[in-house]
Amino acid sequence: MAREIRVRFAPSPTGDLHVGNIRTALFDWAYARHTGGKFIFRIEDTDTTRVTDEYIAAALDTLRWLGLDWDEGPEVGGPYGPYLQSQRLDIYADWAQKFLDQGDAYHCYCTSVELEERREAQRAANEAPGYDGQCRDLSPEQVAAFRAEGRDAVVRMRMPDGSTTFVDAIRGEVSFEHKFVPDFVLVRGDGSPLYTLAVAVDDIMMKVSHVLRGEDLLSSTPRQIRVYQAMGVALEDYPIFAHLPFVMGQDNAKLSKRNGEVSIAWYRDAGFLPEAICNYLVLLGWSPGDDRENITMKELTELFTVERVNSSPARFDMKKLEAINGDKIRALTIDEFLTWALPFMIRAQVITGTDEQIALVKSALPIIQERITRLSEVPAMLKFLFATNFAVEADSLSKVTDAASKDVLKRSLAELTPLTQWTHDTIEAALRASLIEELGLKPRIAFGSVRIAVTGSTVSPPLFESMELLGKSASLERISAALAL
RNA sequence: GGCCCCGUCGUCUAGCGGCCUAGGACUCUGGCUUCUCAAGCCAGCUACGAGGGUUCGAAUCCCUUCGGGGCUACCA
Repeated sequence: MAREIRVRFAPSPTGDLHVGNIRTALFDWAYARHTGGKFIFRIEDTDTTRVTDEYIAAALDTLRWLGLDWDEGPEVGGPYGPYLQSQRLDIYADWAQKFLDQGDAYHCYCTSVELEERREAQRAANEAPGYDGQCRDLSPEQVAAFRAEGRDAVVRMRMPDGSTTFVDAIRGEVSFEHKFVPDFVLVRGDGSPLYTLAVAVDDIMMKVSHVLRGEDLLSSTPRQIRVYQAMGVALEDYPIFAHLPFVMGQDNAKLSKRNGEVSIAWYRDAGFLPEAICNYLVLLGWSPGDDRENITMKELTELFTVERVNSSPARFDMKKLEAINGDKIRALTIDEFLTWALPFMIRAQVITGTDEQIALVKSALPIIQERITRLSEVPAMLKFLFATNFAVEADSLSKVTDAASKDVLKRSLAELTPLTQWTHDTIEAALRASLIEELGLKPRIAFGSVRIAVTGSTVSPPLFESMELLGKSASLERISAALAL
C-alpha cells in the first residue's frame, strides 16, 4: 500500500511570514488536503540568533488567519513531535554522533577566518569556492594539537565521490556532481545543529512524504539526500521533492518592500481578505487547467495537484490581487462584510463601536460593497455618516459656492423640507421633479452640488441612499450649512 | 567565475506535434449604462527571446545562443 501523504511547511521565522512563504504554505496545505494526507507545521529555529519567539507566534497567527489549519505542529502536537527544532536538539546530537562513528562525518577544526581566507584564495585562483577537505583525514596527533590550541570543532559531512540524481516532481530529473557539493557542516562549534542536519533528520523522523518548498533550496537537496544515506534510510522512504518557482517583485528580482509589501501582516492591515490572498497566491505558479480564476479554498483542495504547478517564476501583481479582493468583498454576505469592516471603522476612529453605530454601518454596507477593493476603504466611504464636525472637503468647496449651486441648494432645501417620508425614493422623486424637470438641469450638475453639500465630497455612495441613511435633519442641516459657505 | 533552475500578451496563465490566423484573467484604451465613484456589458491593443535542426506539419521535440534567477555560510 502506498505510504501516507505527509506534507510539511517548515519556515524559519526570522521575520514576519512573507508572500513567498505563504505561497509555499498554501501549496503544502492544498496538497495535503487534496490527497487526504497530513499537513505538518514545523518551526525551523536552529538559528537562534535570528529566530525570535515573537516571530514564531506571528507565524502561527498568520497561518491561522489564512485558514491554513495544520494537523501536526505547534499547539496541536502530534505523534512525531516536538515540532520546534529547538526542542529536538538531543535527536540531532545522537545522529551526528552516529555519523561520526560511522565515518560519514568528521570533526573539522578550521576556523571561520581560515575558511574565509581559503575561499578567497580559491576565488582569486578562479576555482569554485568550497570546503577543501583539509580536516577530512586528520591524524590523532593533529587532532590533539588543534585541541591543545583550544579550537572548537564543527561536525562536517563527508561527500563521497560521484553524483546525486533525484526526480523533482515539478522539474524532472536533476543531477549534481559531488565535486560541486563540498563537505558541509552539520553541527556548529558550540554543538548546535544546522539546517542541513535538522531538516533531513526531521523529514525522515516525521515521515514526511512530500517536500514542496521554494526553488532556492533546490541546490541543497543533494546534501539532504547525503544525510538520508548516512541515516540508512531506504530509497523508497525518501520524500518526494518538488521545488516551487519563486514569487518575484513587480520589476526585476526578488519581492521586496520596494515593489509591493512582502509581509502578510501588511496585507491584513491593508484590508485584504484571507481568501483573496490565497486565491491570488495560488494562481502564482499553478492553475486549475481551465479558465477558472475565482477559486474558493474548498475548490482549491479539490483541484490542486503538483503536476499542474509551473516551473517558471511569477511576478507579484498588486493590481490583480486588488481585483480579486474586490470580487471576494462583493461576494460577502452583509453580516460577513460587517464583521470584516467593523475593525477598520474602529481603528480609523470613525466609530467607537456602539450598537447604534454598528447598526448604521450595517445598513450602509450594501451601498458601498461594490465600490471598494480593500476593507480599509470603508472608513473613508462611510465617515460622512458619523462626522461630528462635518465639513466639506477643501477640494470640493469651490463647487458648491458658485451661484448656480446656491440655487440648486436653495431649491433642494425648499423641496425636501416638507417631505414627511424620508426614503431614497421620496428624496429622489422630489429632487428630480424640482431640479431636473422644473429647472432643467443636468442630473450630474444638480445632484453633484447636493452630493458635495451632504457628503462633503464629489465622490460618494449613491446620493439618495446616502441621504436616507444620514437622516432628514442632518441632511437638511448640511444643505443649509453649505448655503452659508 | 562554477553548478543548478527558468524563458507564451505589460503581468498571471491555457497550450503537452495538427483543434493556434495562440484562448482566459488583471492592467490599459474606447464605448454603452449612469446622480458622482464603482459595478456590469461590449469592443480594442499587445506574446510563443533568437538561431539552427527533427517532421508533411512545431509555442509544443532536440541543439546552440541570449536573457533572467538561485546556490556557492559554523543562514535557511
